[in-house]
Amino acid sequence: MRGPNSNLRRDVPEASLRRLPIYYRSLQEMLLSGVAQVSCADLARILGLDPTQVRKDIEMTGIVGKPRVGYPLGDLVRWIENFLGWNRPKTAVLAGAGSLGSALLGYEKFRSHGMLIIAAFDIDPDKIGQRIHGREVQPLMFLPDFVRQAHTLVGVIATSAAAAQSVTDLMVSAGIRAIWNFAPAHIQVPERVILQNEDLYHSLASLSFKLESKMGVTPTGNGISYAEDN
Amino acid sequence: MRGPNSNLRRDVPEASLRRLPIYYRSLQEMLLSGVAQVSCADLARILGLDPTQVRKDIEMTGIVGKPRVGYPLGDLVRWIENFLGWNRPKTAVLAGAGSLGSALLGYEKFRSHGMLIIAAFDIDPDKIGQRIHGREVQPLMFLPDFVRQAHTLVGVIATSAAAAQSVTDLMVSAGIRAIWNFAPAHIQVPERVILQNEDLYHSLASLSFKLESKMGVTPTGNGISYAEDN
DNA sequence: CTCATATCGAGAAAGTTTTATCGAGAAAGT
DNA sequence: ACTTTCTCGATAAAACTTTCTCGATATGAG
Ligand SMILES: NC(=O)c1ccc[n+]([C@@H]2O[C@H](COP(=O)([O-])OP(=O)(O)OC[C@H]3O[C@@H](n4cnc5c(N)ncnc54)[C@H](O)[C@@H]3O)[C@@H](O)[C@H]2O)c1
Ligand SMILES: NC(=O)c1ccc[n+]([C@@H]2O[C@H](COP(=O)([O-])OP(=O)(O)OC[C@H]3O[C@@H](n4cnc5c(N)ncnc54)[C@H](O)[C@@H]3O)[C@@H](O)[C@H]2O)c1
Repeated sequence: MRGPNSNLRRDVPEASLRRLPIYYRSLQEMLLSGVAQVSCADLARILGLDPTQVRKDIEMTGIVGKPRVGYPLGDLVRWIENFLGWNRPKTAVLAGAGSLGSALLGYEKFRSHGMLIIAAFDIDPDKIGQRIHGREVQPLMFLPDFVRQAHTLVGVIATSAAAAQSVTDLMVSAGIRAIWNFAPAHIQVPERVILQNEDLYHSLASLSFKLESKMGVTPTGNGISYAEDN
Repeated sequence: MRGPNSNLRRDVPEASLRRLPIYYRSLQEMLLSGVAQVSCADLARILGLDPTQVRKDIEMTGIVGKPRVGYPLGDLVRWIENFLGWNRPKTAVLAGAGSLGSALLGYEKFRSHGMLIIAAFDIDPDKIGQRIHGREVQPLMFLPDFVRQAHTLVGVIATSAAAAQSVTDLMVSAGIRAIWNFAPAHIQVPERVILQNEDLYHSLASLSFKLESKMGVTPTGNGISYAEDN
């Protein structure tokens, strides 16, 4: 009942999902350098993480290791791929062929991680008809039919923030089941749709705060004194 | 000893740092629509979060609210800005003027969040000399002198993954104290340097996994059966 | 062959984050 | 003026994540 393949995909901590790609990348580099076996302790040493944490994360994929040896490297890489779904290609459509959208369209590595952006849509007449990395930008109004015909499940939002919600709604009504949102907007989706926000401001806030903390800047220097004048 | 301005910047959960920008954005939108007062409960309703969590996050900025009223909206926005350091401009340099680097250079909103990318560097002779969004791409070897003269503390990595570590080392040796890394590489920095990784694969893994979980795909379909052949 | 050592896997403990509860105080209605 | 209602701020409880501990087992040395 609890064999290596009876992985239930339940209760996977978000934190583990964030670490698995890091392991995956390191493991692939090792693969190139000809390593055959790897232990959690090895990985932990390389990445500066806790060995137990690495083991717990890897256990989630369902792979079973051998004491004193670890895991066959090739197998481990495939188990992670399989667990994350990176070995099962998914098509995606992109809305918003601006600077960011173009960069995403040209990003070949998505393909090797199971994500194929097969079409781009925009509303700007100057953009429509342009070819960007081999795909012709289409009018946004063609998106629903395209999605239905290609059975596409993933939609990438790279429009302005103002347009994000309406484009999302259009995608969802066409059958999209997961939204990857790069616009800095709080968008709403039905329960059944996955929403993944890629918010640069998260990072920017964290970076800015930590840098100032480390450099000794206090956040008291701009004359705000709300509590005094109540 | 515990007044609104004696904010110690200690023990701030990473999760809170990630949520504050979301509040900030919503609050700014409210500001535009003329709202004057806002309560944590309001924010929580709008964003679909727990009111207590919102209150805890906002408390961290040091602002003091009034029962039954909440916070003056303008003040709250400024307290968050001040807490995150977004009202204190920081200069940054960018390495790697490719598709992503160009998009980042052209992204005006960084400026209003305290982050000014003032120069771009590359090693590709074809890139060097090009003007991208008003900044001329310079040879990477000029970076250290530039950083020292401009007293720049932040470095943005948008090079290939293979170059990320060496470019980081160059930046760090020139005095950079925070690295914002967009390359999918595990880079190492000294203790004193902040490292913020912007890893698309985190999101991709999460999206892919959740989509498949929701759509009922089991990760057992690719014939891996490592445990059998031991 | 036996022993020492390293690692897995599982469960317990510790730490952190999120959610619930409660008293106090400010505003609005009676 | 009094009561009701809502929200802040603080504390407590619950849930989750990370770290620690331990027994089992495979490998390599003696
Ligand atoms: N450029 C960056 O580095 C960067 C970084 C992080 C986030 N972002 C965000 O990504 C989004 C795109 O950024 P960008 O720099 O590419 O901007 P951009 O202005 O270059 O591109 C936006 C594109 O979206 C299109 N668009 C607008 N409304 C649309 C609609 N309703 N349907 C379809 N297309 C529509 C526009 O025509 C344009 O082509 C923005 O929300 C931005 O905040 C950008
Ligand atoms: N394009 C995307 O959508 C995207 C998304 C996420 C992450 N990334 C990552 O961002 C990085 C850049 O991506 P890109 O699509 O812009 O690639 P790109 O090839 O267009 O640009 C890379 C640039 O870096 C320069 N470069 C290489 N080595 C350098 C060095 N040692 N010093 C200075 N510059 C150097 C190259 O000359 C080139 O101009 C990559 O690591 C990529 O994996 C890209």
